[in-house]
Amino acid sequence: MHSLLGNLKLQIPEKLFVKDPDSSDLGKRILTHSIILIESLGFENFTFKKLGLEIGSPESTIYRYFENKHKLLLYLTSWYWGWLEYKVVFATANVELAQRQLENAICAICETVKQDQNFSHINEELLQRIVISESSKAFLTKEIEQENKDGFFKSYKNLVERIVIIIRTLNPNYPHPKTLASTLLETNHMQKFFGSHLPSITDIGKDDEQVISYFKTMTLSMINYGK
Amino acid sequence: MHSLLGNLKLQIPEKLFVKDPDSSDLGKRILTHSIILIESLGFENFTFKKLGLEIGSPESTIYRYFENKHKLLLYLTSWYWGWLEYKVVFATANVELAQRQLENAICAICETVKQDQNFSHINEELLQRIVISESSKAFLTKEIEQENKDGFFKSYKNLVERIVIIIRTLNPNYPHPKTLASTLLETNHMQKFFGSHLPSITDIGKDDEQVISYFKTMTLSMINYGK
DNA sequence: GCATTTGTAATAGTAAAACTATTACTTTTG
DNA sequence: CAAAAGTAATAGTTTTACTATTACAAATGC
Repeated sequence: MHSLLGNLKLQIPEKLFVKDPDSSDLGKRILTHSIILIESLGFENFTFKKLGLEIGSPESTIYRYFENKHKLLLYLTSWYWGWLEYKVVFATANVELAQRQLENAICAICETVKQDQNFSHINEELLQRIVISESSKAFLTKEIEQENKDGFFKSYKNLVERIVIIIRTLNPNYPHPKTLASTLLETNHMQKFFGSHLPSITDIGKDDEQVISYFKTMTLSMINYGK
Repeated sequence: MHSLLGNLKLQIPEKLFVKDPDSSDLGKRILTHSIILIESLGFENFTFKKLGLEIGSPESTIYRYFENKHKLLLYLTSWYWGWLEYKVVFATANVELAQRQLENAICAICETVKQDQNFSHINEELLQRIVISESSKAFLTKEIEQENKDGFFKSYKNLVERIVIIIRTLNPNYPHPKTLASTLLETNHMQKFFGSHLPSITDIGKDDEQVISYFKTMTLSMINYGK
């Protein structure tokens, strides 16, 4: 995808930040370097102190933008899901055949990211690795119900809804479109993680084509099963 | 399942503990109460200090059994996967038809646990809830490669292998048996978690029958697709 | 039978992480 | 150009995760 859309800005739930990091240079530096640091250290080992050191500011400054590192992770994952929804919309626009739409959506979801020039301070390639390894930690908490009420998972739910619409077009009687859509998103990441770190429990290697063909078979065989 | 098997002891990777918690009363109390506490507080809020308070021992005593809370979580999840493998083996024993074996395995995997009397100091019902909400945190770390070498994920891999064998019996040419098996295990938990906490992204409610029928359709339609 | 070793647990720490209060400086705006 | 608002640095506190040391009890050896 080229930078046709210029300065596109993604909508992120307001309560996720104290001050919008997209509104200042320092905020953008925080985003850029938090992605680099979380990807390299892992979320557990990542601290605001280390981030402050990286950008040459004290940790207290980072607290001006994000209440804690959990909300920063929620911000980054929300950004990713919003960006992926935009990719899916783009990949399915002007496509007549619903089956073709689904195939294109699967490709958009599963393809390993290369730098997207539309958002220059966000490295989407690194961000995708973070989402694969860390995003589930953002919702597997005791606070999920409250955070859901606060709209923290809106981006994810929007993306699921997009895929559900395509599935419903293909077969309005298929009973589990939401389960299939959320499974698609989660399984894609999980299998990529296993492929990289626990290869003995997956058949999928580093190549995107394998996951894509697995999901095309899965979705189509399930949606049309007993139709 | 009744207590036909008496004092069955599950094999847990040795390096996961400093002293075998199954070898003393105190060790068993640590297991019992860590399950209760992790389930009620969530893994992030769980500390050895709180556990010590619960069992009336100082936290240092718990370090005699487990190096840190991460290894305790790995111990508990290993125990769970070992126990589930034993349930799967039990459910598929003496079943002739491979398709029937797979169906029984799916039921054993997906059914919500009620207390199993074979292991009196472990509350399997609570432990299953822990595995649903917390188990992925045990492998989504930067240390996964080393921990895999140390055998920490042996129980999980054994269980995947059991399911793979059944799938291969059904269709030796199916190209993704491992992916299907690990997806089955992970998706089961994920969909149950979504059903409880983010119901808008799943069609599955609190009833086990729905997940079970989803998986039976999924596995059978995929395994036989284009056969 | 008593000394030695081994097992077990309590006290009292340390280091780092997570987060906050206060102050100072800088920019905006009425 | 003064008041208000925005921004960042210093210097904290509290909590968590983990450790070193000591004390006591049980088992073992000669």
